[in-house]
Amino acid sequence: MIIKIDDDFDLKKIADSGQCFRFNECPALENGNRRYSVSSMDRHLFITELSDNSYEFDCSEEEFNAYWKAYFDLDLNYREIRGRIREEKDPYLYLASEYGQGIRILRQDPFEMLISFIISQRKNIPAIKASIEKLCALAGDVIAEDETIGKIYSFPTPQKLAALSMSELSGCSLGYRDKYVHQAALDVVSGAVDLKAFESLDDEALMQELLKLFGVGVKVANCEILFGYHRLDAFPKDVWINRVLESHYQQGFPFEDYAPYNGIMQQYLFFYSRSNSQA
DNA sequence: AGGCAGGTTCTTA
DNA sequence: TAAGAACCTGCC
Repeated sequence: MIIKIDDDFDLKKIADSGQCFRFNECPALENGNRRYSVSSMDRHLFITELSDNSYEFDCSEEEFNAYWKAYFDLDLNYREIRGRIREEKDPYLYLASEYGQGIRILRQDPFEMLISFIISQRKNIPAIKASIEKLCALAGDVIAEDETIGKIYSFPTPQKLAALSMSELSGCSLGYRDKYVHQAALDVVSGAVDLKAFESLDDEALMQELLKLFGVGVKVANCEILFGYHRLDAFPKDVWINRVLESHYQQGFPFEDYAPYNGIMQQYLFFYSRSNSQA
């Protein structure tokens, strides 16, 4: 189906924003339009950018309304939230938000996010993607196939992941994180960790539960809260954000100005700081 | 070649 | 309770 999206919506920036690891730009099409491959749990979607803020979603209207609309958080007005940033009061965030216009916080699956961010520690984004790709090929099912990018696999279910041997996990370049991934999968399968039930917890209680998991510290827990549970006020602090806070917010970041959307501001700051130093 | 990358755990005082 | 070392792996 083809849909016009007037709110902030930039697939390239979302793909590069570091919140998702199975969202990639495809090789260029003959007509020059950009095309993206998006995978989430056992679903897959191609999106082609057309002109005039229009997009072709390679799915039925039913599936779009049932899943992808919420996945892209299309019921929330990001332009309005971005508009709350005052240039006079917070010039650095203003700059970052102009640069990151189009970023949205996706509604992703708690289990996929938990495993993904456990893997992410002390890894760069290409390495994270490579590990997750191997994991999906090993324990996922084929959910799509494409001439240009080959087979696309689902994210492993907790059961499939828990069934992998340590040597199979090691083959996914997890390094010392293999035991964390294994234990997290076991905990979810056994019911010791009930990710669904965690939805009813408040932010603080959710944090405390996540910190009980082996291999999950404050940063990974915050990523899970923001990206896995879509609690938009969570503010993960990684090395990039810490550099920004040190150099531009020595008096502290004004969380009270942006609640309950500090997580969106975090994404602008993260995306801006990374693109600056990568150039 | 040695350091570092979206941190966390383990050890030590 | 808090700082410091160790940790897999891949890539400059």
